[in-house]
Parts: sequence; structure tokens; C-alpha cells
Amino acid sequence: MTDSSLPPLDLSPEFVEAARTSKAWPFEEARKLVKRVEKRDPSQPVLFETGYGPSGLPHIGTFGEVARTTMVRTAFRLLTEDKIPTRLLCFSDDMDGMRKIPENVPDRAALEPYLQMPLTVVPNPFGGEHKSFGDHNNAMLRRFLDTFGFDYEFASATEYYKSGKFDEILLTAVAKYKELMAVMLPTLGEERQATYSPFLPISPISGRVLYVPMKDVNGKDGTITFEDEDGSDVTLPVTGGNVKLQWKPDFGARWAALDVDFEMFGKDHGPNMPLYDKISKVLGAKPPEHFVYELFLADDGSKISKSKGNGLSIDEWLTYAPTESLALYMFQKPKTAKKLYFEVIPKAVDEYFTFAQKYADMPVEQKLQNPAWHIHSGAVPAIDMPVPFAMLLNLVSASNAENKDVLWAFITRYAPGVTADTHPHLDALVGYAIRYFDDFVKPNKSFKTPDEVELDALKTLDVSLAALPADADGAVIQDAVLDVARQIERYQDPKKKSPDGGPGVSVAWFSALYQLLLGQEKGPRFGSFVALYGIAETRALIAKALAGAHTA
RNA sequence: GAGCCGAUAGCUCAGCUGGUAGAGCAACUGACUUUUAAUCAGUAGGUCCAGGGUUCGAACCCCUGUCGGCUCACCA
Repeated sequence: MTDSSLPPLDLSPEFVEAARTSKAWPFEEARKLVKRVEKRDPSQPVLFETGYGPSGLPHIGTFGEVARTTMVRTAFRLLTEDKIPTRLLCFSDDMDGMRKIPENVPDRAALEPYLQMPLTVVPNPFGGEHKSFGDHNNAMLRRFLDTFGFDYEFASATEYYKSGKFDEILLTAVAKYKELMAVMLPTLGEERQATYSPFLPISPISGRVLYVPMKDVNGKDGTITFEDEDGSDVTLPVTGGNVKLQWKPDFGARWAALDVDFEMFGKDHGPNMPLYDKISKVLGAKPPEHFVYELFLADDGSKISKSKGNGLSIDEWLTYAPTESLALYMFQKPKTAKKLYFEVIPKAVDEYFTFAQKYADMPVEQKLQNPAWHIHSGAVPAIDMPVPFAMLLNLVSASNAENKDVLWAFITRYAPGVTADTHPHLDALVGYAIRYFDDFVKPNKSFKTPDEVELDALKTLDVSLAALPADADGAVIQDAVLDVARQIERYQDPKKKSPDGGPGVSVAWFSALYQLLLGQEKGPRFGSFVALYGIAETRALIAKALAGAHTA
């Protein structure tokens, strides 16, 4: 991944000008960055970082963090007319010890001997090409990010530690051990204070990451001395991957070592921010600009927890809606706790397409406020979306559309000239709508078991449909359906009149059809439904109802 | 206990730099349908949490309070 894969940005003067005062939050953040680097050598890249704890799978928060960071990055590029290079580093803490065995791995017992060892030492429980569990998770992360086309560079903590990229900062940390401790100790409880160490040696004996007190810290030699697992004192150089830093110092040290300019994180890190900053300063760096975003809540306002299974996973979202809709959700109000549950999806989808459609006609100031600009890193595609997603979801259940063709038939009727070929984005939404139908509408269908009268009625209807030409239109079919009901007392309605003056047909007839054939209380206009759905297919529904197959 | 966020129509939320309150859904009415879905047109609905301040003017800015939520206090 290089800069060249970033989309080109419209850098015309009115855009740059508008960016300077734009209220959109990515610009607010980016302006802080501009100030930060204005006196700096402009050839030095501005580094954006996101962190990743590799003990779990990438999730919706991972997406949000990278997407939002990219939005700030794009805003920064526009503000600086793309004259200052930018990088986005996704840093994986894969040298952390495996503190517990994840739930979602095969043969958990096999991992037991590797507890507390760096994740890049733990064998990969999934087997396959990746050497370690850490490598596997890293690969998952990269595949995940690549799916969305993010521009980023991947970094592995293990690689950075072992290759010596952190040696200099580690030596500084040893030299400033006392200052580091002075920062850390007041934040800890008494018990923890007694054993705390910013350095976590990797035991040469067991290979585990040790949380042990330091017996000696030698700034001159760059070594630490501690009691290893067999009780003997061991002295190790802090460099070369022998020792890693404990979480909080690790954060600050990484910032200092890499000259990170910007990093955002969730509210759970918020209170630690000043601490990270202090560490970073002790180690001689200017801490990056940061941005604290809110966490998501489940629909009842409780926090999302994977074990509870509340809330919504990224897979669930992307099963029913395009990525852009999720990106929109991430763009909107990053600082307020938003509820994340299924019902927000259709709204996000429709809003996204509305924003994307309006984009071209907006004045520049509004373009930069338009979420679509941020979602697409400035390159907003031209989109025509004649049918809202919310309508598709209604339509899909109203029309019993089990496949795209049926749904498309209804759509083309509603919006003549609109087809899958002319509107590929809509076609994608149609696909999502069908999944929604399969997963939410279908399972909730409840078919009525036909009684005597209904059995007879269905048989008659079947015969009558069979007599129609295959290409009969909706009106003809509707008449045939009504004719069937006219002969049945239950479905006669004296208040209405048939064309020949006899009693009309009651709505009960159609309700019965929906309940018997579609498993729904309500349904489409029956004649036009059959025309679109197919006479043969409708007769198949009837056959099923007659056989009692629906209720089984 | 500390920090952050929120409180606007029945529900979910918009309200950008202060200028007579908006949308979607729900409700109701009607149109199209010889009857049913979608659709379309329309109607109704709000002391903008409370109190004070700044202002010609506050949902918006400042202060105080009330209520709700989340995060952190061990670990990443």
C-alpha cells in the first residue's frame, strides 16, 4: 500500500478555501493537525495510527476506527492541498501475552501450554499457512481492511520489537526509568505499586511475558534484572525483543518512537490519555493529537458485549446493507453514544444514497459537510437511486418476492425504465432486500390451515387459474379470482355489487388467500401479484396449501 | 468517586455560524383499486428537562440543578 492508491482529491481553490472553515468534524480534527505540523519540514510524512489488539477478530469498532481516521486523513490532505505526505499505520499488538484462550478457536485445550506467551509464539489453532495465532489474526485484520479498500500500512509489534525499531526508545525508557515510574505509580493501587514495572521481560526459560518487579534497571547498559520463573535472577538487554513494554508505557513509547501525529480511540481509553501523553513526553516526544469517540450501545441502551450477543456485528450489518451505509453511521456523531441495532440500517442506507445523490448539485461548503465526501475520500460516485431501501423492504414482504426477478418485476412496474442493468446500485439493494426477506420475513410467516370451505375454494381457484393463458394480465386474473369467490357464500358481501348485479366479494376472501398462501395477514393486489409471480408458481403455492405443506 | 455524552412530536432522531420548531416511522383522512399491499396527497401532534443569565431576539451561548446512559478505578 502506498500513497498512490489513495484516490485523487479535488484540490481546486474553492475546496481548499471551504475546508478551512468547514464544520464537519474531520476538518475540525485535521485543522489541529495542520497547526501541529505547520512549522515542520513538509517532506516529513504525517503519521496516523490505529491500534489493534490481536487477541480477537476484527469487529465493527475496528472498521469504525480505521474509517474515521481515514476521514481525518482525507480532510488533512485537502487542507494542505496534498502537499504533505500522509501515512496510516495499523499497528497490531501481537507481542502481547495471550492472557486467556479465546472462545472461538478449535481445540482450546491445545493452547493451554501457551498461555501468557506472545501471540506470535502461540501456534495457530486454525492451522493453515500462518505460523502463529498472532500471524493468523494479523492476516484476518489485513484481509478485513483490504475488503474495504482502506489505504494503510500494517505494522506488527513483534516485528518492530525484534528488528530493533524500538531499541532506541527502549534504551531511553531504561535511562528514564525513574521518571516513568513517577508517572505511573501514582495512578496505581497500593498492591500494584509494589510490583509494577513498565518493562515486561520475555522469560528466556518459559517464553512467557512476565509481570514481575524489577530488581535492577541499568540505564548505562540498557539492561534489566528480574527473577525468572525458576527463581533465578536474570539480566536481559531491553533491546532486540527481549523485553516489551507494559500497556500504558507501550502506548506512549510507540508514539514517541514512530513520531505518531494522530491517533483516535474509544472512550474506554479516554482517562488514560493524559498518562500516555506524559509517558510520551518523558521519552522526548510531542504526543499526537487525539480524538476520543463514543462506544456503541445496544438498542436498550446497554453496552454491547460479544458474549451477550446484543447489538449488531459488522457481519450482520454487511449482510443486509452496503458498506457505505456503515461508513455513514461511523461518520455521524462520533462523540455521542449511538444505538446499534438492526432498525438503524435501512435509515443509514437511504440517507447515504440521498447524500450521494445530492452531492453533485451542492455548493462547495455543503459538499464538504456531505458525509458522502468523507465516506468516499472526496471521490463521490454519481448514483441514481430511484427507489429507497425502506420501500424495498416493505415491498419485498408485500410482494412475497423470494428472488430478485420477482422483486425487480414489481420495481419496474413502479419505476418504468429502471432495471438491474441501468441501476446496479439498486440491484445490490434488491439483493439485500431478498436476504432480509429470507431471514426476517420468511421465518415469521404463519400459514393458516385450510378448513373445508377454504379447501374447496382453493381447488376451484386452481382450476380457474389453470384455464387462463400463461401470459394473462393482472386484470384478467383478478376477475378470475373474484369469480371464484362469488360462488362461495362465505366470501359474498351484500354491500358490494358484482358487475352483473349480484353480491360483491368480501375482503375476507383476500385475507384468506394471504393467510393460506403467503402466510401473512396482508398482501399484494392479488391479480397483479399472480401476473408478476407467475400463474404456475401461484398454483404451486395452492398445491402446497392443499397438501398442508405450509403448516408443516 | 472522577470523566464523557445525552434530554426536541407517541417512537427514533435532524436542527450547520443564535432569527417565528423539522424529517422518518406510528396515528388519522383521502386518492388509486368492483375488494387487500406497496404507492401518492393531506391532517393532526411539541412549555425544545427545569431554573437563572447574556441578547432586540436562545432549542442553540454561559451558569446551576434534575433525570438517564456510558467509561474508568484489576487487565488490555
